[in-house]
Amino acid sequence: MSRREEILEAALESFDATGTTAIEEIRRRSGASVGSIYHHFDDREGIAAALYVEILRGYQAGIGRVLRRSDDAEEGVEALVRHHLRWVERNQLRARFLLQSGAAMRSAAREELRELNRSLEAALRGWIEVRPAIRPLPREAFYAIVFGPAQELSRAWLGGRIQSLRGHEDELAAAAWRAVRVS
Amino acid sequence: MSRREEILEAALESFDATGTTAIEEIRRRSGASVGSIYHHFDDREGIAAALYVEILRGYQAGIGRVLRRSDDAEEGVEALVRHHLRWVERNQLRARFLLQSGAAMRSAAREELRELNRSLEAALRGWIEVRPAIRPLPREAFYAIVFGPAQELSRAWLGGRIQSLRGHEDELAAAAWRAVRVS
Amino acid sequence: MSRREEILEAALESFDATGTTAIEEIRRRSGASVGSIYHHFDDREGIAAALYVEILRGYQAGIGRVLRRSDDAEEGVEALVRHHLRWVERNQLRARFLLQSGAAMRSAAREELRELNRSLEAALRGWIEVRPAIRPLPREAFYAIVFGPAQELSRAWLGGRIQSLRGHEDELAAAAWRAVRVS
Amino acid sequence: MSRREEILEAALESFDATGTTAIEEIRRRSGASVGSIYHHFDDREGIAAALYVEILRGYQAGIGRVLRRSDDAEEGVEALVRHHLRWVERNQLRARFLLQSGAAMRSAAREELRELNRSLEAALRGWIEVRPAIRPLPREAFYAIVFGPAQELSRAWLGGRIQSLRGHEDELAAAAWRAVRVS
DNA sequence: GATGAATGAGCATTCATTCAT
DNA sequence: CATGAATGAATGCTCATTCAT
Repeated sequence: MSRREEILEAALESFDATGTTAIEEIRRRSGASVGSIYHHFDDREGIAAALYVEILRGYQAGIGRVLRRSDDAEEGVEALVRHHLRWVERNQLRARFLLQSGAAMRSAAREELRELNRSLEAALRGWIEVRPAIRPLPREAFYAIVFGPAQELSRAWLGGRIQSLRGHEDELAAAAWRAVRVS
Repeated sequence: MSRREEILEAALESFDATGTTAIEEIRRRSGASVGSIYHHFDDREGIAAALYVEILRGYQAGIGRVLRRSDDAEEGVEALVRHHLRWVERNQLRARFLLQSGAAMRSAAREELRELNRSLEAALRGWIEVRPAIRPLPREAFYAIVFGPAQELSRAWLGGRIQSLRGHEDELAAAAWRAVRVS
Repeated sequence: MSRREEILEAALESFDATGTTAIEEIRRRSGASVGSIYHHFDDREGIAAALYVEILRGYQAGIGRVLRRSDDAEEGVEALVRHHLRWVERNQLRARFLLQSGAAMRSAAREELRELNRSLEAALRGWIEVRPAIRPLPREAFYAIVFGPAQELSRAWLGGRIQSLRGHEDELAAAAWRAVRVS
Repeated sequence: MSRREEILEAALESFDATGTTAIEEIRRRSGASVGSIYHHFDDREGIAAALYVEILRGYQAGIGRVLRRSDDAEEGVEALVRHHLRWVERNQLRARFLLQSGAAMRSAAREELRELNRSLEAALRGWIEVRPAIRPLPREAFYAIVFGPAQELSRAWLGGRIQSLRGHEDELAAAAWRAVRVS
């Protein structure tokens, strides 16, 4: 693992443990000196932005794979929901960072994030458009209806308010399909 | 407005403007001295906790009213979703505070929050149980399915990523009903 | 117990528990309001000064009684040492206050303290002068030689560094007499 | 002088001048920035603890030298008393710090202090044991009897209550010997 | 006599960032 | 590439004291 990666990893752990990414904390956890950290990143926000982008890229890559591998509309919608829940469960720290540092982020790395989101949205739209079994909905509404419940449940799980995520996979997947299918 | 209320109001504005509730900022906005602030609240977290509780209480009171006034299952579920979106739109500052400071909060005022949530959950469960048109679902799943999409859309709206909330009322309300009705 | 006494008592407990006499702490322990405390005393230092004077007066009264009741030189010197140790043991909180807040005190109540010390010194000098079995020593030296060991042991006991005070009574009393007797 | 030493020196002067070791005062006197101070020490208490340990080490080293160079029992006991008084007179600031911040200290650096005291006690005990001219006394009593008077006089001198320390050297030294010698 | 809200100076501490080596 | 000393603004909080009721 390169120094840069060690620092990002330490930032992630730091966020999980303390709720912030303080340089001093990152230093302690990564073993890198303060100077070294600043050699690899512009500033504190730069670390968070790089981490955010890296995590989001990984998450979205998974979504992309799901879309490409799903032919049937119902199967695909349900797979999206399941993938979300499984990803959160398998990437607890990353999920926490993504869900909880979202608002603060949008200033740095704005362009890179925009680009990432644009390409995912395009893929999603393309996949939906050619599947008439899916009710025509504005993009934002479709996104909220399909991912909102899983997202909400993920927050509850990350916050320790519920015990199991996988236990609700079936219900949420089925509900998402009922909500967006035609008829 | 009492000093205590002025301080809470200032904290809310401060959070909206700066993303945090810094004492100095609250002091400036409320006109109260530092000492006075600490006379009314234990510490910074105590202010946030009191504000959180007050806002949540108001939000949940609205939910309670919706339940009491809704007889028909479909009407009720849709009203819950509509109420959520309208409340967020009409209480933009309060909504932002509720949605963005949630994770940090759960340490202070824990007991009071637990109590609030317990009583709302009871009301919600009671309302659902006697309406067989609603699919039997675990409480957490039901909550996530009905409110998740509205919540996700609210976050997007508060973050400036979408322009209109009300414009999606009909779609989200209908989708929620499709997702939880028996049929 | 009058309000004034309750406040002094609370100040003593506060000093014992926290090492200082903070108004807020005194308020909590005494049940008196801040305003009431300031009604009875000029300021924070005034409370400490009044307490110091009251405690010192009690301690010195005991010394005076010992002198008056001791005829024999040896008996008297030993009784002084024993009285010191017993007083500390029976008045742990008061002793702690006397020994640990001494330096800070001398500004307030200066005159009253001077007077108290003057009259005790006079009594002590008078008692010594007419007892030729006691070696002629400068007042300060006599005082240090007789009370110094007991004082040092008291500090150690109050600080938790030794377990028993009474256990050393005989040794310290005898040592004091050997140190100041003629021949 | 290293930054660390400058800070300790400034803390000592600060304590002498104001009775406390306020960071702002240390900053002013040392020329170091706040950040630099906290770079070298954990917190305010850490500075005081380091200073206390350093001073105590110096004082005890002197006691150790006296023991090693004293063969005769009487000479040795008297030399201990004289050394104490001279050390206080020559190290006025350090003595004031040692005598007046003692109680507050024992929380930090506890282990280091314990070790220091242990080794001095061992040396003292060893020296006494092989000198039958010295009365067998419990360690605490011996310590209080020999050093107590000098300590008490030192406090009086540091507090400005008496003019001269050296003027009492002979009397206190002789009194200590009378108090602990066998016969 | 009593109450408690209000004040504001003062204090310890944190933290992002710079820079000489 | 790496190190760690140094900086100083910012921040949460304490505390003695005042004063209107």
